[in-house]
Formats: sequence, C-alpha cells, structure tokens
Amino acid sequence: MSNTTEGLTKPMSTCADCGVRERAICQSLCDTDLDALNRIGRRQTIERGQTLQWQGDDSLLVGNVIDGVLKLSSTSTDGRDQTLGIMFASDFIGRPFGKVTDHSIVALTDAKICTFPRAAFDDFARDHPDLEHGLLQRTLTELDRTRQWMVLLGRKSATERVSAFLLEMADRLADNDNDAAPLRFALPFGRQEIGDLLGLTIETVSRQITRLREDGVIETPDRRSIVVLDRDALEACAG
Amino acid sequence: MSNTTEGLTKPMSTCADCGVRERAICQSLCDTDLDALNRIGRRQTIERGQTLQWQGDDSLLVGNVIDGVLKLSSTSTDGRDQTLGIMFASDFIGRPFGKVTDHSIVALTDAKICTFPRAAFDDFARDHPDLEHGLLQRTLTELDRTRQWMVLLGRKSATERVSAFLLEMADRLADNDNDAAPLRFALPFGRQEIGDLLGLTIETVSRQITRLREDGVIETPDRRSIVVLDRDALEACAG
DNA sequence: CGTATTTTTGAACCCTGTCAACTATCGTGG
DNA sequence: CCACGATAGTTGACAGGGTTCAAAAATACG
Repeated sequence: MSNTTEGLTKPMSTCADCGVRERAICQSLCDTDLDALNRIGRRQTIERGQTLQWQGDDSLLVGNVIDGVLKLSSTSTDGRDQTLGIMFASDFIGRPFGKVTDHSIVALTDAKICTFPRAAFDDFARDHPDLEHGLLQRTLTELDRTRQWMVLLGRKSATERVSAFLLEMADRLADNDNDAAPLRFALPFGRQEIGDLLGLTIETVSRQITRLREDGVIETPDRRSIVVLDRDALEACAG
Repeated sequence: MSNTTEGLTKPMSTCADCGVRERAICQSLCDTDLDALNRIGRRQTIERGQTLQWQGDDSLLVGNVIDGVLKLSSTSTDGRDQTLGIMFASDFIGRPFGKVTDHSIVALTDAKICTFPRAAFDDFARDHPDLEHGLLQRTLTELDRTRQWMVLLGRKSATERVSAFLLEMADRLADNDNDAAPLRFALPFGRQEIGDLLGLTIETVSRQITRLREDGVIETPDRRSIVVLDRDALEACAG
C-alpha cells in the first residue's frame, strides 16, 4: 500500500512505516494496542556522542532503537570506563520496572529511537502479557550475551579479546551477500571505545589490530573499516 | 494451621511449607495456580559438587533454589573457567524459553531445589502473566548484577576484586543481628572458586587475602570463614 | 597417623598498562 | 587547494601486576 496521506504530517510518526516494526518488542501487538502504545511514545533523533541517560539517574525513559548504534557504559569514580553492551536497531533500551539505571546510554552514531516514559510503559506492559513476554525473551537473550562477555573479560588474553570482538562485529555488521567475498564492515567504534568494550587500553587494542594486519588476517582500509581476509585464522586467535 | 495429614506422606512436598514460598517467583500465584504448578514440579536434593546442568546441554530443567548455593559457570575448550553467577535460596535457575543453556549449573553446597521440566514450565508461565512478570523482574535484576560484575572483571585490580567480593559476600551471607559486631561469615567457596568468580588465579586470590589479613582488615579463623574487622578499609580497597 | 587435598609462599617471567613521542587523518578556514 | 590545528591512532621503552611453575605448609580425611 502506498501512503495516501502524504503531506498530512502527524506530530508523531506512525508505527506502520517503522523500520523495526517486525523485529522490536512491538511485534506482538495488534494494531489497536500498537496505536495505544504509540500514543504514549515519541520518536526522537539523537546525535553521535550524545548521552541519552546518565549513570545513576532516575530511570525515566525506555524505548526501542530504530536506527543507529548505542552503547551502555559504566564509569567508576576514578574515570575507568567499561562498556556493558551495544544496542542496535530493534533492541530495547532502558530499565523498565526499576527506579534507577546504573549505566549511561550513549549514541555511538546518529540514531533514531522511539521512547516512552518509563512509568507509562510499565503500566502498559503490565496490561499486555504478550509484550511482557517479548521483553522477557529479549532480557534473557541479553543476559546470555552478557554472560558470554564475562568469559571474555575474565579469562581471555588481549589477542583473544580483539579477535572475538572482530568476529562478533563481522556477524552483526557485515553485509555478507556473498559468502566467498571477504567480510567487510565499518565499525561504529573508535579505538578507545573498543578498549572500553574489551577491558583493554587503547594502546593494546591498537597493537593487536596492527599485529592481525601484519599477519595477513585482516586489512584496515581506513580507521574504522575492517576486512577479514582469513576468518579461520581469526577464529583460531579468538580461542 | 498445623499439618493434620501427618503420616500420609505425599510423593511431592507441598508448597505450603516451602521456605522460599514468599520470596521465589511463586509468590505471585494464588493457591489454585500454585497447586497446578506444583503438580508439574518436583523437589530434589543435590550434593555439593554435583552438576545439575552441563554447559551446552539442552535446556530441560528450570526451577527455584530452596536451600543451598549454586554457581553458573562457563568452561572454555582449554579448561579456563569463569563463574557467571551465584544463586542462593529463592533464586530462579535455568533458561526458560530457550533450547540450550550455555553454562553449567553446579552445587557449591548441598542444596534443595524445586525443578520443572522446561517445556511444561514455559507453557504454564505463558498462561500466568503475573508469574512471567516476576520472572522478568528477576531477570532484569540479574542482568543489572551481571553488568556490575563486568566492571569488576574488565577494569578492577586484584585487590579491588577480592575486596569487592568480600563486601558482597558480607552483605549476602552475614547474619548481622548486631550492627556493632564484626561481620562474620562462612564462604561457600574454596580459593579456586573465588578465582573463577573474579577472573584471577588461585595464587593471586590467596595473596590478596593474606595481605588483607596482614593489614588487619580481615581475619580468617578457618579456611572458609571471614571476619571483617574494618569495613571502611575494605570499602576503600574495593575502589 | 599417614595420605590426599587445599592453601600458602617463593621466584622468574611475561603480558599489559603507562608514559611519551611520533604519525596519520579529519575538519576548517584562508 | 593547501595550510593549519585538532583529534585519533600508532609505536617505542619501560615498569609492574598477575600468571606460571615449583615446592612447602596447613588442613581434611580415612
């Protein structure tokens, strides 16, 4: 169906044309419920580098990532930073059913998100078991992923961490229309951000990437691009 | 009410006398629903050291911890072990709504648990939104806790890790009937298990504990007991 | 009381962090 | 289009915290 109401711009975008309509938690809702949810939310764009939510702040917002990449991060009093997770399109962000969020949410790229006041969302979710079920599924998956990351942080060497990181990014970011072609992707991270993610310093990350390049495992066409030349070798490095 | 059917032992214990009845996810269920849930579950005891679920196995069981302490752990191919979480009485274990569990569940002490076949539990939960809500709350809390632990694994020194660990155990295990009295508790862990939890070797853990004792921050009456003499100092060490 | 297990202690080593300097890249304005 | 400064990334030297390997000490267990 083409959009016949073109020109009649509404204050809030409709869910119908939402890029993540079929993948975000909203997928479980019928049109009526979706409309009701839409009425308590709003779309917003945030710029790269902008902080959506500060660590320790009251949890006032939750929402869906429509486009772009965000990170969750925790900074200790002395300035050490640890990234806790990366959120992509269709992922759910924020802490429902809780007063505070003890991590920051920062945009790594320009991003589009669809946000809801937490209290209103909580109420809505309580009335819609299918939505809560979707949220539970997502939370369980995120917990699985986070636990996997703990193994990396607790037990892996710098080489293993960087290799595992590149492999995960290859899976999540590469547009592998062709299996035979070398994996190529643009990281939404600078070196420091990779370090924060892997629990390493920027220098160590840089050295590991240099070494992988010198060994012919990857290429780095520009600062943020990676081409995986030898996936097997990379997997071997990831342990 | 006293138990008037004493002697008529049923094959399955009732929920009425369950020690975690008010704290586990079952708390949201009315008597009728509780009875229905009870009918698909069973109580079992497991011995210290026993593995309830192996990493990579099909997720066939979920359940509540009634008594004792269990750990979730992940072992990489080369034998390195990382503990992913510690489960106490009233905690929920297992991976509902998913085919596999990619961590092991091991009893650190003799334990009592109340288990359900996963598929049957999943179905039951889908029909009981309040139960799913409780499960969601728990999962969100566990995710918060796990993310906090990531900071420890990614960014903290050995001293900070051991101190933070002892403080958390003090909060979870000490029977502090008296605020002024020094915190005292018995760890359900050996040194190796502490290492697996903190991403350190057994030797490093041992040295850190020795140092804390020499500095007069703690005492170690026996292998597994800890007395916190100077909580402020311990908090300072934890960063 | 002897053996197995756990914990502690010691010494050498090495990976990663730290500090510093250098290089490359990006963006801006002349 | 180039010059310039600002930002990001790389490289080198060095030190230190934690691991590794080895052995002794303490504790648990039969």
